[in-house]
Amino acid sequence: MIKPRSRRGGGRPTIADVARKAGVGAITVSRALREPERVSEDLRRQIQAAVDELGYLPDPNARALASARAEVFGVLVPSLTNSVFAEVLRGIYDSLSDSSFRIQLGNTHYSGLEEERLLQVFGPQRPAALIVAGIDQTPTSRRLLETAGCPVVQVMETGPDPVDMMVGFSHFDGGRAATEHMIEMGYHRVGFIGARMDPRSQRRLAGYRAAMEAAGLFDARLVTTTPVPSSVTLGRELFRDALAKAPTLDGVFCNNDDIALGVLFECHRASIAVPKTIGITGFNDLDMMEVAFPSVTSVRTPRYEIGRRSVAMALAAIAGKRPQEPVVDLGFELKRRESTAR
Amino acid sequence: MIKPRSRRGGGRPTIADVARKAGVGAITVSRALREPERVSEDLRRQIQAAVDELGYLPDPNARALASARAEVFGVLVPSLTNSVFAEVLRGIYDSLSDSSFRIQLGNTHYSGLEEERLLQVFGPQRPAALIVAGIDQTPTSRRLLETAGCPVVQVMETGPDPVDMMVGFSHFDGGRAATEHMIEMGYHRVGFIGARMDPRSQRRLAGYRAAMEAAGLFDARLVTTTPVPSSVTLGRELFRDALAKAPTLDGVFCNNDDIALGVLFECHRASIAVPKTIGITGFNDLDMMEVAFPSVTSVRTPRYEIGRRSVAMALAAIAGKRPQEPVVDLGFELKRRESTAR
DNA sequence: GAGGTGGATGGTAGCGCTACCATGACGCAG
DNA sequence: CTGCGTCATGGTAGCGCTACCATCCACCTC
Repeated sequence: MIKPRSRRGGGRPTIADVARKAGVGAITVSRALREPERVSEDLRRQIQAAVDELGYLPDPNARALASARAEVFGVLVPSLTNSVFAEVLRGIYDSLSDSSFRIQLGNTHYSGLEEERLLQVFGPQRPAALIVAGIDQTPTSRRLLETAGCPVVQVMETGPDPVDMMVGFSHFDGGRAATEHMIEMGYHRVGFIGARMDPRSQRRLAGYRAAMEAAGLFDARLVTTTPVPSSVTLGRELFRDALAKAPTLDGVFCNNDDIALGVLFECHRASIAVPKTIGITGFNDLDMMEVAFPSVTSVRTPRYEIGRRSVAMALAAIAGKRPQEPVVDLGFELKRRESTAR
Repeated sequence: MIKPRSRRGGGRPTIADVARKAGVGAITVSRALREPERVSEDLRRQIQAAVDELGYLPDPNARALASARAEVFGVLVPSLTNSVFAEVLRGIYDSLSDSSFRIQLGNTHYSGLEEERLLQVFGPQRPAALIVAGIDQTPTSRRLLETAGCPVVQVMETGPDPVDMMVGFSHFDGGRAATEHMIEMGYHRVGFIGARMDPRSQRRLAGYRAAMEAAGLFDARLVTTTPVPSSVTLGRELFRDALAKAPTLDGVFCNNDDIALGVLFECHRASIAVPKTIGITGFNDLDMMEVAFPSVTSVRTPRYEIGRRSVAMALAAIAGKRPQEPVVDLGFELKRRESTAR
């Protein structure tokens, strides 16, 4: 006889089917799956056998509705193609892959408004945690995060006044360290070249400025920025602009490695000697910077580790074990290479 | 008097609250939101007012449970940091951002087993559509896709026998076109350098081989591959290996642009003239290939467009308007540049 | 031996929404 | 004027799960 299946269910086994087969109550099956230690070993085995035989998989939607909590991490990044965020995402992903949490992705396109919209969309779903890039949320976004009712980790940067938790490093210090290094290596007309100029880039610029001013070398004409999205192509163009504006330029600290690579290629093309005539420093230290010719000095940032750490903190908070220190600074490392070895 | 709120609900307004405020039945609210044309304009306005006033947002979990369909696109890619897939993902994301569909991400790490596991996890959720990279699913994965009960789009490649729909291009043809170009430009000892060697890379290699054989130039010693994940660093190392193995090498067709860049940098470092002594062709045509010095010939692949198209096809299928032709070949374009201009 | 305690198990009542099936009003053909 | 489709609206009954509370059964304490 055919079991009368309801109109909607696709015929998948439900928790009631498992319970029937195992000869226990549905709630015991639910517990055996979620808190095995609260069920006697005997029943646990019986239930597991029934689960295996039926190929039962719990319906995450029903679970989310009943428990008012979805097993979902909402992740908001400003860009999917910027390899910096791709690596953060990879770190998040890898740390979550052997849990039952799913990842729901949001791309803010560097827009505060878009971030607000996405938080509005993510909220009603009651995610288990939210991981958002950056610390410069709009007041609305901040309120949405505060009232989300789940752990929130702001990543990529550290700063005062976290919504909940933070993992990152100081972009200001990174920019300053890179610039100080160049000054130390004998570059005195060091330019800053930056694209996109999101808040993190702004802080790298501030670090650059602080270092230059401390050395009495700051000159506004050395700074070349644009709100246009960053690319290697753009790096080349900005470098040309920078040279036109400040012909005595003897080095550049670039916003990021894409820009630095563009500068490097343009130097090759224009037969400008690196590091002799122009020194180059990048930011992030992508894989290729070490291989480039000449190899390019860059500020190594712990992107993958930021992803992993953010998940670890969120999971701890979910488990009720909030970390003592809600703000974690993972630092950075200046990689000195040929492009600044004058 | 305080309305008695249940233990679980976080106090968010529900559809019943909206219905009460608008003086209609809950089901009418539901309809007004999902199929506005089926509700009279009068009520529609009233309901909208109530929604706005209460700040009502439907609970996606309840919706998914009741309708046995989640507004989620499951997306499976083999890597998050490979910029090729990042761009596909961006295309998918951009095409979905003004719909109410959410994106749930899966990273298969180029593993068929992992892909199976992820499909198992995605299935019970009843996603609205699945987009998976590649056409070489395991039999188990294939069955999971066929029984998913939603549109499925295989992306990045075209081939016979789609599970449902496909968007991509021929990697074999791409590899062949690149190789033929090099032969035409006078390179006769053209090597193949490949890392990772996933199925798509294998087909590029097959295309290379076909072109070399057709010209009577194939020599197994010209082929250098490794299962190790691709990187610029690895490109340099593989190129060294290739040169050691075949000192008369006069050109290389690289598996992808990262490898090509590694080769280019190594040529600079070892003072090997490009394109005179060694010609270089890459694959994918990342932004930087045009800017590199010398600029690098590459096969431009429509990655972003693949993402967009896959979503368009899936949305059409959801709306019941399946495309006539389930397999879409978006082609590729060989970009001839300085690195092969002998 | 009465009463207490704690651990294992189960029943019931939702979670917030939508599928399904009325219901009632209206227009129109006969 | 009757009968019947058509359209807008609503009521009811779940979707598959879990929170909450009750129950039951050792096992103990005094």
